[in-house]
Amino acid sequence: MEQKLSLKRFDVNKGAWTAEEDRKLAEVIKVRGAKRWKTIPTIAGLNRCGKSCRLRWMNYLRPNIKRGNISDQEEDLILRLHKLLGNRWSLIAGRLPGRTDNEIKNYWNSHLSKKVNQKKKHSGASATQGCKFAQQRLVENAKEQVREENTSTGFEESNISFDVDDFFDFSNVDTGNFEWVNRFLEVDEGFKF
DNA sequence: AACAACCTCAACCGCATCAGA
DNA sequence: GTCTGATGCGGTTGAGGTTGT
Repeated sequence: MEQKLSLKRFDVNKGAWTAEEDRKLAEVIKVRGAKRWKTIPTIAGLNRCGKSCRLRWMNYLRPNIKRGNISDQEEDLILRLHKLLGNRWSLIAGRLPGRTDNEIKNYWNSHLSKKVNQKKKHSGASATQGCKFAQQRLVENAKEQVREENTSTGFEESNISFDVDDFFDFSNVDTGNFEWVNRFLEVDEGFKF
């Protein structure tokens, strides 16, 4: 009996969220903010785990979420960013205001991956492969730059840790200026769309 | 109308990373 | 320095919807 009760206590809800659950979650987050996810379900009286609450908030309830069709411009940007960054969905989503990583990942898997594969078949040469070279070259150039700076400041070369996100400046994307994407892709003319 | 095949997307899972004690 | 809990990320799953036969 006791065992049954304790099992029941930890048996959390899974599956689709109800409108009532959404309302409770949004209410608590409004008051306490989107942090300490582990405590949120308890406070909200939800039979969910914190992780599930966080995901629901991030992908669905958060304000300024843009739902519905992905525009041609957005699609183009996703393609270009994916070419540049690979499956780094959160990074790509960060450059598309109002879109979530999950949404972009789903969109890629259901729409764009097919498109890209078809393109590959037609063009023969692997664009992804090409992009890897282009990206690698960019990274190498950047590393070289860091190395030069480090030798002048006396740092050890062996400890270079390079982060693409830190190095590339995405800040102008929010203003709708996608020119920078072309600039990077132009490193190798062959891999432009 | 009935069924199968396919597609979409919300949600889960496991692992990695970060931050604070 | 290391331990632990919280958070973030990408891959995967499965329910529900749509389309084709």
